Amino acid sequence: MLSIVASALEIGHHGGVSVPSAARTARERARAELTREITRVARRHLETDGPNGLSLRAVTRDLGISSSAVYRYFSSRDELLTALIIEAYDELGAAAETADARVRRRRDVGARWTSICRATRGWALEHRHDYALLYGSPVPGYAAPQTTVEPASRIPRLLVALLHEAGEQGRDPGTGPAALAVPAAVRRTIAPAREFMGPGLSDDLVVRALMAWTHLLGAVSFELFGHRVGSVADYGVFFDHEMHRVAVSTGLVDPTGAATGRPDDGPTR
Amino acid sequence: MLSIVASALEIGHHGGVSVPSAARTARERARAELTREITRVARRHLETDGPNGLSLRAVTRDLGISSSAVYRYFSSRDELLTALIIEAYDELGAAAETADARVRRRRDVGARWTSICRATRGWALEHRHDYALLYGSPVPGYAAPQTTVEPASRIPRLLVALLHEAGEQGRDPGTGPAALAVPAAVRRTIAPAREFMGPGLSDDLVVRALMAWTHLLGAVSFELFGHRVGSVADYGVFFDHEMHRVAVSTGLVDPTGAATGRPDDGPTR
DNA sequence: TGTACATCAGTGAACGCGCGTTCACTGATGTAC
DNA sequence: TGTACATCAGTGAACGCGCGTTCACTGATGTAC
Repeated sequence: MLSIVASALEIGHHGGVSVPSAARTARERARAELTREITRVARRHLETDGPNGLSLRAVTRDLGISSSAVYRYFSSRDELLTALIIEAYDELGAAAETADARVRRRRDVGARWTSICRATRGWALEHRHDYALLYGSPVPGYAAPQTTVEPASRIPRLLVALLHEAGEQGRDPGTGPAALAVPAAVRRTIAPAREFMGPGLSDDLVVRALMAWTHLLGAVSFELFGHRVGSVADYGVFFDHEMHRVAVSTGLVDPTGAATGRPDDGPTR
Repeated sequence: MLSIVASALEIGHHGGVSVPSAARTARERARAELTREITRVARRHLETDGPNGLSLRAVTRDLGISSSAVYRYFSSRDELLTALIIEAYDELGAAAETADARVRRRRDVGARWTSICRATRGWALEHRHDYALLYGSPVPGYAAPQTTVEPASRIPRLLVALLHEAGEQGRDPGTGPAALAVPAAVRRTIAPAREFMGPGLSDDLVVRALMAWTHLLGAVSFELFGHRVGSVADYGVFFDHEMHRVAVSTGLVDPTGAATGRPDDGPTR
């Protein structure tokens, strides 16, 4: 009955010497596999029913196990949801990191930004419901635990790297002639962000970075949630242009877009 | 049993002469009242259970009527959902329109933009779940009918008015020295938006306007859905500053913010 | 104004269905000696 | 290597609950003459 697709699994070495490997590994492997099977099926169910409609019983039915068996793996529905969220954040983060890493010219922050944006949108389009779980409406009655914070910050961390690279290249708009004033109250309120981003960035750039991050996900959400239906024909074309402009106003790219970071160096959709 | 709060109700005159007013109105009034009661209670339920968890039976229980009675008013759960969506769009739109109308100096597009943004955020904060229904994750299995389109465009229409006012004041950035190029492919893809906005605006401004709209809702969603938790301390302060910057880059306000549209002329939260 | 008929609102029982979680249990896997 | 025991995975019945929608019905409201 168990429709487990036996797939290669890298179980860690647990770091110790005294691990009775062979034997334990058999049981543990089965456990890890079924755990993955459960989240896999659960994510599929997310697509048709949304997070609220996610039913443990339906998942177990698909897997051919009894409804009570899930409780060996997840102590409650909420815990399963948390696992799905973390998995999705990690996948999205990995997609963005890979996209960034693929850009050869590391100093070309514009190209890296473009690559990250496209990877984000691309993953979101391919995993609409996982994306909605992360950036859509909060699930009623569910509060994401602290464990989701770290995986959620993978893309932001990438962006911080770009900001510092840009800063080192003298591209911090806050230090240039087009700098925008940051009132004291605003400076105070962005203190947590500044903390996260590390020293060396102007207040102006911190604000611009927060806005870039907001705009990136705002644009993806807008498209996915259907709010661009009557106003834009080709979402991909518009997104690329839009993100190019965001890059310009964040100082990652020259307004002319001359040599770097132009959004026309790759497939659009 | 019926816990109907008898509230004043303006039923239209139906336009004709031959309306047997007095009699029909009694029945119709009751109908209109209970209809409103149902949506009112349904919206309250939205707060605790979300759109998927919205239960017709629970609503009727609260109203003290039998579960089958709703079907005299809404032919299905989806139809009730549609009513809620339209109601919410209309409320939000009205809030923004009122906020706009309250600005005395009509030529001060910056002030009007600020006012509209604050009204949008304010309404969203007061009606988090209605907001999520409009701009959060799509409801699985539900497709919003055409009837929601018109009420959804009330704020966009306000913004279009601002754009034209700004254009007439010679504030269209697309016609100035800081104009950004709009590639042909992008120009083509924004045709529907251009259609909606009417003639007289540069391509550059159309793009900026779409981005402003995206950013406005992106910022509100980000805050409401918890994605600013670790990065910004006072959401209202940051939002005001952020929207000021959006206004600047849309040409609604001078970078200096000298005379107009500064976000510090009203309560912040 | 008064009566006969038509319309409509609301009822309550029923259909067929699904859910999360608990619990005592069987049988397989793993461990210590 | 072989046996006795401990751990763990999975079962199936049960608890108590909720859902959307249909349908034949009663009784009130509205209409035409």
